Amino acid sequence: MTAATASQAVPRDLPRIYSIAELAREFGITARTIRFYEDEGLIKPRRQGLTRLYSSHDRVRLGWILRGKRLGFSLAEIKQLLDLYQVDRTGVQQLRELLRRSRVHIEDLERRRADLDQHIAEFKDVEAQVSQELRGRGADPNGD
Amino acid sequence: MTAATASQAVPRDLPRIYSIAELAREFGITARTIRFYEDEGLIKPRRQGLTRLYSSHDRVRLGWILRGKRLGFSLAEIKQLLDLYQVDRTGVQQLRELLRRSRVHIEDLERRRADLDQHIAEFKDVEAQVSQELRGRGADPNGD
DNA sequence: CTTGGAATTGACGTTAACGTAAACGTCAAC
DNA sequence: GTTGACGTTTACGTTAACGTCAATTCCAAG
Repeated sequence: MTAATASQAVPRDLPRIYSIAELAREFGITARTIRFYEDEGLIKPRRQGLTRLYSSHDRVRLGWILRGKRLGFSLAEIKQLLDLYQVDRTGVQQLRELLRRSRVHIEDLERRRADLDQHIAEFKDVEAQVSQELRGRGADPNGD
Repeated sequence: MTAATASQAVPRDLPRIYSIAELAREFGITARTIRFYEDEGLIKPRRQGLTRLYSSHDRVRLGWILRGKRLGFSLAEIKQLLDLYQVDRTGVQQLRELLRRSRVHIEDLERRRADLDQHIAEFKDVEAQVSQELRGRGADPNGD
């Protein structure tokens, strides 16, 4: 391990600049979607004239947004969560509030996780039963 | 444990009949929503004249639908999943197909779970950092 | 008998999250 | 100089998932 990477726990990707089409391709969405997220205040890329220029930070942020979407959060909720950690952390009162909200959100996420685990368990159950049934009929569950 | 419950691994609730308003209250939704789900073919309650009568089975099914929604599935997806296990399981080919789809779905769910775990980890990280910061300032993170 | 509470069926309204199309600017390539 | 790839804004269209409201029925209570 080099000295450069030794001080860097998470491997950052080189700080590039991305076009809107580039990000759209990478994340499998359209440019329209990215502009829409900007309208909604979720990302604020630099501009060079009218053209949008996205930093690595913007890219990470976009990835975060999309993961939130995959988890079923609305854009409004995602915006709140993003804003949450953007606020000033100078005062003790603000830190307490941030802590409180974080905990609330974690509880929500863990409820979701319980739902998800239950869902997975049920489907695995079905898988097991069907496999069993197939074996009972002398068929290989993994065969074609 | 009594003989009655001993043979019953999962405690079934007594087979009652529910009104639409009753179910709506219980699940925190409106009757309109339940009727809408029926229009979409997600539930098919009995009828007594025009009035809908819901069985315990219908109730479980409704709960399942709502859990699916909490997980971010669309009604169309939920319908597919419900229909999936409704199909006939007599033929080996059908069993194989069911098994295949189950596995595909389980993979999807486990991807979601990975997303969710990552999300949770990040927020716990924030919680830890903020707690640390508060302690550094001589404030109790759990105090008021 | 009528009054009130719960149910029903339309039918139209609404919000979120984009899609789609029109009209235009910019720049490098041919 | 025009063609084509990429970018822009403005604006209207669309789908999902209900909300809302009107008009009606059914039934038990007073």
